[in-house]
Amino acid sequence: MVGRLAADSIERRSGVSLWRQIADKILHAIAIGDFAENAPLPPEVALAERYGVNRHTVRSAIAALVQEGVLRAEQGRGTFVLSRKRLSYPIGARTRFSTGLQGQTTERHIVLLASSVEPASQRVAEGLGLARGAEVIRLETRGEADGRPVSRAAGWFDARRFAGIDAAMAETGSITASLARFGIDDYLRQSTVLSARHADAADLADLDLQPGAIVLVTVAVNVTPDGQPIQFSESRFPAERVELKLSAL
Amino acid sequence: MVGRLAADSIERRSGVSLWRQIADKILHAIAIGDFAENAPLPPEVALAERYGVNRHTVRSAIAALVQEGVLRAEQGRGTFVLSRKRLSYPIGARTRFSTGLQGQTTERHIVLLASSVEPASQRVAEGLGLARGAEVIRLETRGEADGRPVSRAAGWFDARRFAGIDAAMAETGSITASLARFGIDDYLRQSTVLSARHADAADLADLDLQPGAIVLVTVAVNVTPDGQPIQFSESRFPAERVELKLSAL
DNA sequence: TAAATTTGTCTATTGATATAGACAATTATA
DNA sequence: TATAATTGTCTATATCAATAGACAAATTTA
Repeated sequence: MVGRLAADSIERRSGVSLWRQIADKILHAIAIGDFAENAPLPPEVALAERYGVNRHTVRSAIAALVQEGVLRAEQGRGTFVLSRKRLSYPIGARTRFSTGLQGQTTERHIVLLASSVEPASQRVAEGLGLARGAEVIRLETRGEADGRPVSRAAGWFDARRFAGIDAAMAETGSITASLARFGIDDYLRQSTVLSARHADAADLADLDLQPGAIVLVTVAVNVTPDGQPIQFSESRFPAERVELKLSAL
Repeated sequence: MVGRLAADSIERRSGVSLWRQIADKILHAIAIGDFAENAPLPPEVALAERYGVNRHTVRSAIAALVQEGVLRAEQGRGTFVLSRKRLSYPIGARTRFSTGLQGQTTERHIVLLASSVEPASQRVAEGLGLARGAEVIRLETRGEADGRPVSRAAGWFDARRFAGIDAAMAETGSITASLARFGIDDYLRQSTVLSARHADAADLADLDLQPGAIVLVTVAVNVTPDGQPIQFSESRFPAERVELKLSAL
């Protein structure tokens, strides 16, 4: 065998501090089950040796995760994993927020943060099959499950066809229910483009993240069963709390 | 309209240095067409004001992107955008490396970096429907397009059924061609789970990334048309060079 | 109870990060 | 050919990040 396996290695002088990198590693270790929930983490000295850094650096990483609510440190006893598992958000032909998280969460809902009417940008117009500058309604929403933010989305709709969808959304708290009021009883995911980046200040505030966090970004178009585009959306998911499970589209 | 749009804001004391955050912002701005290709970036003083940092901090960000091959700085003239567009890697029922990037690239191939026979870990065994500890062949590969690394993957195969696939892979440079030698003339993507994280040291080396970069991670299972699992894989894509386009699975 | 284990706090030192200002070098423009 | 605009280099300073060591405080274990 040639080659080497990805070691528990870190990068110095990277623009990302060591404590942040180690916090990421601990999160990852929890996510893949390396560190069990409600169990103690290895002691700080062991972690320091494992990652090849000073104990104080490990302490900075742990402090950040305690701040995030992932760990709890108890003097004399140890540091314990609190974190719930990463949610698995299904993306498929019929991608729906609420139904997708059933079974993994006891409660979930969408909050309408803001809405506005605006001229369609180039990409929105293309996605919806409208002329550039045509009036569209934008809904800014946040998805929450068991009290934690799990998504932050902007959705655009043809303003002529869906006038009043903002009010419907505020009332029902559901895209699916709101569309039903306009005679849309079914819709399909036509396309999804996926990328990732660092969370910006808006993401940090909206998703209750710590600086340095990563967000998954999806840009999607939903259509009626006969192919008419009805919704263009861009969603952000906190990578530390959500993974995307791609099923049959 | 309530709410605010994502501003050009940055986070201090975040564990991610300002120059890295600004480099990310510039990359993003290029990706969404804010800064056109082959056109000059705004001058350093303008960027510094725009992002609310010192000119030298902007210079650090630009230096990193010059190092990455995204920008070219010319004294007295300006700093220019070189970057090729982000590749759009399709993921669907028949996900194939080479065909997926046709049209976007002139050349692409897979390099076999290493191979080994090993006992199946828990997740590999589950994915392939084998007993834990059963012998599997692991292929470590890198996908390259137009001379740039675009993916880094580990694939696992049942060692009994696919003995010699490592040699076939080394010879053909294609998973599809290698599987064909074992009578597999078609295979389908059964499941894909997607996440994102910071690149670790191995990713940086393998994908020629700068520290602080983000990688998209997919964990997938391929099956024969009648549902037999044949390949379990974990792939990493550099988020700054690749986006994933989900098509009909 | 005593010893061992583990987290918490403090001081000190070094290097990386970020700001600030001045000026040189190169190129485009009036 | 000046002048302006822009990137490149240098010095200096303050703060953050990381290492190092010592010891306190709390808890568990022998």
